[in-house]
Amino acid sequence: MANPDPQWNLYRSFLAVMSEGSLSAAARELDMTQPSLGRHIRDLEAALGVDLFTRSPQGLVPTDMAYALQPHAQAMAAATAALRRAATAQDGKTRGVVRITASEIISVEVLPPMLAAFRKAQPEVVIELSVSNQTEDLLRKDADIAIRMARPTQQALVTRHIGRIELGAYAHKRYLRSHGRPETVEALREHSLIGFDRETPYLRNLRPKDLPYTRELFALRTDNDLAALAAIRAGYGIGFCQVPLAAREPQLVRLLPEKLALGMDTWVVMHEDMRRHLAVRKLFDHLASALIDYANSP
Amino acid sequence: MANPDPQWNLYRSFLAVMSEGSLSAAARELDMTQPSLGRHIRDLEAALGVDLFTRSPQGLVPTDMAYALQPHAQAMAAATAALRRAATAQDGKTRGVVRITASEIISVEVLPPMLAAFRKAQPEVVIELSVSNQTEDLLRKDADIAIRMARPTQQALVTRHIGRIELGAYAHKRYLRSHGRPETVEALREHSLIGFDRETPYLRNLRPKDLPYTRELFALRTDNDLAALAAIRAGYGIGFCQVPLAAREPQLVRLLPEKLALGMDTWVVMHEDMRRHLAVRKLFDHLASALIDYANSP
DNA sequence: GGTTAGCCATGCATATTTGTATAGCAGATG
DNA sequence: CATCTGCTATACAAATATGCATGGCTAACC
Repeated sequence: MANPDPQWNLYRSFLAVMSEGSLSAAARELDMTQPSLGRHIRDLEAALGVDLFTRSPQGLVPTDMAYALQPHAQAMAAATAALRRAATAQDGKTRGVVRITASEIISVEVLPPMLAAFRKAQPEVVIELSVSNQTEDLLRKDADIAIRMARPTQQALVTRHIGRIELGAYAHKRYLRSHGRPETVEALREHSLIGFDRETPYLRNLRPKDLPYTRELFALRTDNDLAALAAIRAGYGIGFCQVPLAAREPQLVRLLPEKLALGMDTWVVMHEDMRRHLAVRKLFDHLASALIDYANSP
Repeated sequence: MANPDPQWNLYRSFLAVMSEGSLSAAARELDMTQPSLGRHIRDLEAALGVDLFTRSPQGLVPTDMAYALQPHAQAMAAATAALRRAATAQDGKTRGVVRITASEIISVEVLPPMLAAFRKAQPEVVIELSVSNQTEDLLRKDADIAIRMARPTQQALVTRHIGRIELGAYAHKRYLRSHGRPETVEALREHSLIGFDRETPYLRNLRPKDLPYTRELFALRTDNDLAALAAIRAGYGIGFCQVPLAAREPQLVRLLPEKLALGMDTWVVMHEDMRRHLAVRKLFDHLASALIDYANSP
């Protein structure tokens, strides 16, 4: 009869073999030896009653079952990381490790001064910043605090509404000097537009249906928001940019502000399991108020 | 220097001590001995650099830190359980263990025939039914499939919209014979109403603001939906009940159907990590179509 | 107040797990 | 074609974790 509850260590070994591709590499990763890992995998297969790998001289090849089980083991690993971060807290003191996730634009253009100010006030807090445009991190405890453009509905999450961050169409003065300034929406068709490469459902929801803003019209297509912003700054053409962000740069000019205006509703979110972590709570409050100022700044 | 990544087994021991309250009880639970558990806790405290328990002759008293870390360890445990369920799948065959969570009413009054039909068609599938009115189970992998009255927004979840399950006001014929039948909403005030004990945000959203449906008016107050339904059947008075459910019982009479009608939007949800589990997928499909039939049945 | 039942800590023998060393195999390289 | 490098599997010795027995403590109960 297969053991119904394998030692949790076996899952850690399994995950390492999945990520590293071989027993030997996993052994290096975990500071163990290849024979031990081999026995772990054998024991786990016996306990679960399942084949996880087919052995080969090049390494272990995961079976379909192994791929199916991997995300669960990853969830375990994320939980251990979250637990260890939580253990860095100290009651009464604002110290420890806090992990944030945010989009590229926010992480690069908006957060740095906010984090610097927090760090100055709380020099004992270490911040981990996970830059990712994917939104599914928080539930799996891949981060403690997230900045989101979608309303979170899960009860396990503590949320604060930032408001709408406005988006507008911008171009660099240099570009406008040589190409002229469009005075109507239709005139945009004659310009070098900067836009997305692949349209995501989120983007489709964001833009009004009547705008001439489709892939075919773009003279620069990229899904990397930082690259798009850099292209605007470089005078490549006209693209969308967060209004409070562009407001800092006098060289960027907003075009047709009445016609071309979008808004991204924004939230700061934290996992309720981290409510007792004083550093997380304080950074949450700090980010919320700083982002509210940012959203209303122009 | 504290070890940054304790053995995962230590977390399992920690969780057992938290739930059982003492090293000795945890040892019985895990089929180990008290000295081993004691050493595990000591090692974990050393690795995390944190005090987890204060020793006492009555057992171990968790520190605040231990309470803060517990939910993360529970998340790990939930992940192991999900992984083991996933390992019961077999490619090509519809077999294994599937865990469902649903509300009490759905679990007791609606699901049983659906599950029985599925079981008949798929005799190799074992079903675990977790009856709970809380909605936060699926993210933490406490279940594979959930039936929800709130729109799930997480990308990690696979969802299917069932539609609106209608709610109406009902009374037993016996009650109406002796107390008469209310012909206006206002007339309800003279009747024995059955309703909630404590109002939740969900309930507050559900009911229209103009209904005379507040705690003070109720002649039977309970938050247990099954007890409320049983009271309606017993002729205690008038209460809300799912229309397709009441339709099966000729003794129950709907009152003021135009005035008193609510709807609960309903979804079937499953975790994407379980997509490869054939039994989960099939049960998901089965429940979705059966529940759609149910919602539209009256 | 003695007795019982629960708990944790410690010393010591045992059992289990781990690491070391080695053999064998497949593929890349000169 | 010999050589080198990567990998896994196995036998055996060393290290480690476990269980057992015991002692000491508190609280409850007769």
